[in-house]
Amino acid sequence: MTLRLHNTLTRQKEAFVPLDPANVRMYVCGPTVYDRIHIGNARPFVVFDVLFRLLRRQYGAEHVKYARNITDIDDKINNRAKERGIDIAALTVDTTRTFHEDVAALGCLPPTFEPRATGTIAEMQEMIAALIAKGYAYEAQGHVLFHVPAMMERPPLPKHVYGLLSKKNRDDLVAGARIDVAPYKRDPADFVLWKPSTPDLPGWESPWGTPPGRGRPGWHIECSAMSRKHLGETFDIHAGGLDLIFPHHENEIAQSECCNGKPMARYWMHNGFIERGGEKMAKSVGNIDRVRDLLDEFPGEALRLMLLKTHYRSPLEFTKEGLKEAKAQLDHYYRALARVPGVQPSDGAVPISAIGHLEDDLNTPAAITSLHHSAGLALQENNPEILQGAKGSLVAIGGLLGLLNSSPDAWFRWSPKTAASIDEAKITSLIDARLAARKAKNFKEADRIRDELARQGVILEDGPKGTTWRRAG
RNA sequence: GGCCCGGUGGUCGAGUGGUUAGGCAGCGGACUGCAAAUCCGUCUACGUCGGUUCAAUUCCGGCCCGGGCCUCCA
Repeated sequence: MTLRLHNTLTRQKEAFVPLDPANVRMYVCGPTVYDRIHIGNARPFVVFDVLFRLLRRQYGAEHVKYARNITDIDDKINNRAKERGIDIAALTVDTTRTFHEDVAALGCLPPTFEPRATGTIAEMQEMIAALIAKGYAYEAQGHVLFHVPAMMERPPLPKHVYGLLSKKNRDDLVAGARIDVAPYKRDPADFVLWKPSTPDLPGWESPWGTPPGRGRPGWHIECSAMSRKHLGETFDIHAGGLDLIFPHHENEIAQSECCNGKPMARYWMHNGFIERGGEKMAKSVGNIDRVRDLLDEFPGEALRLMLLKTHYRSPLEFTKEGLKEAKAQLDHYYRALARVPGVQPSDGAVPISAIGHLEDDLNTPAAITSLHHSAGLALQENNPEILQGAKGSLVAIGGLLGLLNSSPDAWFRWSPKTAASIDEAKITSLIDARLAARKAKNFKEADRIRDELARQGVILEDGPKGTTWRRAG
């Protein structure tokens, strides 16, 4: 079976064939670093991390180039810094650091390239100048704007008119426009490539404006410049959230293709929203849950599994119940792992069925079924060889999904930040006391101790090899 | 208004033109001093109205409902 991916350009699953048969290049739109990410923001980073892992497995780790940008120049950043009375650079550096913490906790591998917008200004200016030279952009009142009608009249490639990705035509957009059109726009659909900057805002010397002066880039041009710099004029996969299809990705295509005269990306992938209360999770709606806050209550792997239990293109209703379920499911898997010590990920093969499911447009929910199957086998089987194989499979699928990276011991000793903490020495001594009571058939006392530990978030399990304990999630 | 995407059993959630998804919860049982964990059994659905077909939850069309984009947004 070969990899098939849903392409937003055609709204169909297509066989994935990279431009260069031996090397794959993918780009995922990264965060604008003005605030910590919420679980909805995290979804694309996790699902496309699974794609990254799958591609690395198939093409070899060194043959997959993955770029994920950091947008560190933006009006939201400027406003937030002003509100908080802090330096813009301090805000972006700090938010970038916490972003890295959050995605690492979610088990995401670092991308090959992580360009910052402020480190790519020269490349943006170069593209803007080329667009002006080719007649696709114009200067007005210190701004440089992309002229949508120019692309309609002179498509850079056959049929590559504006609206290719979002299936919107210019007239629909103008008719449905909900905001006032800036007076300097020649056409209501035109969008900003470069805008003037005031002395109190970040800016870079530019040839534009009368007289020429400091300015800063529009949002869309960043990704066009960063992807071209690291992945080339045409690359394989461009991914992000559903809400980026329009205008962001549509505009990226317009800029990049008019500038380069080549297709930008061959496969466009978009993940569905996380919802809360039946509505899209968004800062503007006010129904967000920050990753940082959730990590106080649940291990990162539980968040990751929760995200992967739903297919990436479907909407996902976020609930704490769902997270608890994911945590309990992982408890089950770690129990299976605990039965066979010393098995390495390389000892097992990923079951063919799990690969097949992932190759079918990242069907993670179906792949997780294999995880459950292997765990069940590992828990029941007594034949050492089958047992090893089952555990090997479990770890191998887990590795592909970015799960089961912990040791069972560490996993079961994890406790929420909010929980009362009782130290391990105390736990052990109470278990010994209970054991003595049980030996003396004083079950009332034994149960009292067990209840006491339960109140402190410690659950006991009496087994043939003695009593073990774990912290309740 | 235009354009997209969905509606699956108590719940979450895959998938398929004719054969069991799976998980969780529930119920019954085994195990246990009692639990916990584990195991066995059990619960059978595809919004609605038509059409195509020998056969549709699966394909086509209408309708209803929900979500999204058209403005910043993962």
